[in-house]
Amino acid sequence: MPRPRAFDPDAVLTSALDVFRAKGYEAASVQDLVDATGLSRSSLYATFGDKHGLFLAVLDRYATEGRAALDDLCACGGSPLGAIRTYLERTASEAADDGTPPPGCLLTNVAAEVASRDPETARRACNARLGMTEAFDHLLREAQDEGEVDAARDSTALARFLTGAVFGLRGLQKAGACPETLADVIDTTMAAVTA
Amino acid sequence: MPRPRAFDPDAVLTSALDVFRAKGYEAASVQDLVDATGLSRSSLYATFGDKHGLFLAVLDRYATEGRAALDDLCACGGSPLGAIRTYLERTASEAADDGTPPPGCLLTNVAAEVASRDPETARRACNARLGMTEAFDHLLREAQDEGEVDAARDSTALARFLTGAVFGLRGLQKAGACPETLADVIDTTMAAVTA
DNA sequence: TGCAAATTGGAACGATTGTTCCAAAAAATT
DNA sequence: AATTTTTTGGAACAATCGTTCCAATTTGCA
Repeated sequence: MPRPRAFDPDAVLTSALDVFRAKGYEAASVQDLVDATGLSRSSLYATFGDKHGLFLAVLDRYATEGRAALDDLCACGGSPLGAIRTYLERTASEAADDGTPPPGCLLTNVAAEVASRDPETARRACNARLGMTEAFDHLLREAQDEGEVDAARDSTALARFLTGAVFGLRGLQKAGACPETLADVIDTTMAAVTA
Repeated sequence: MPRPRAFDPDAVLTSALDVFRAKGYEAASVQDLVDATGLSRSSLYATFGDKHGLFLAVLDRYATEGRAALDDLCACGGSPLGAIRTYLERTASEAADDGTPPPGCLLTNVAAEVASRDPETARRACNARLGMTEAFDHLLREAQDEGEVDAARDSTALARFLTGAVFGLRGLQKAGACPETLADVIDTTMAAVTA
């Protein structure tokens, strides 16, 4: 009976993600979002409530995709330690595509900007961090089973350490670190886990 | 001959720092800055040019103080490795004062928000990172001289690793990590350097 | 004490912010 | 084909944004 929407909600979230990643939350105006997504103000507000609602929707989808990517890496079947290194290298290599600095991780960028004021955002950032630590812990236990990591070590502590390393890589990227610097950090981090 | 200023520029920067740290750059309105610093719009614009100029002035003083604190730690005389641990613990303990989340590092917070658009900010963030790595490298060489760290290891790579660890701790804090998590990260990080 | 110079407070600026509202357009069902 | 329901485009909203300007005030020097 009703007239169907003329837009793909998923594509809208993707476009909005680009805007929020590139400009942050405050600096991203509704006009920017309208231009990027292609849909009108009316549809945007009718679908997501307001700017904050759209932002949370974008954040949720980003977190879901990020967690899925991590789980895929877990289920890849190869060496658990190799999967971890691959994830770190993938995190670091977001910069190398061209000269321009990478947009970075939405959760990291925005956690620093709005999480202190917005409990909803803070909760999502916290969950994303816990999910990452959980995934690392899973991989580390597998690595211990296969003898890649000393079974006597605390996998939880190591998982937290690796989660911190991911945040560290992102922070270094934002501060203009060169690929060699990131490679040094990854090598030292992996050596710390392997040893 | 001229009428002297009725305010202390240094105190103004301190007040403005609190605002920028708590709200970020975009969300900090000039009205917020006027309220916090106590001086009028006229004086603010006459002294710093505009909001961006005030921000850069705040950023410069923050970077200078941060570097000085790091150098003090270098010159403290005790164990170099102990100084590094102290610095990491000090970074992590900013949260534990009360229940409220800490304002965090201005350079980290703001690098993610405005550095991608503002070359001036990006340059300052990059310099702060390099300065920190330099200080760590200095401490690590001392540690190698005193036998605390294996002399065969690359001090530059380790210094980059430690700088990443600092960013990691700040990122974890922003994402709501508990003190135990931060302690695990610090312990693992120090073990990685010592080994 | 009076002149000069600079700071100060506060009103006012246009532009842009996020949001709301309404009429026109379009599709599915009867 | 008519009706109903929903989306859509775009005008309009008040509020706030960063910034500018001017008049009044306050100081130091002659």
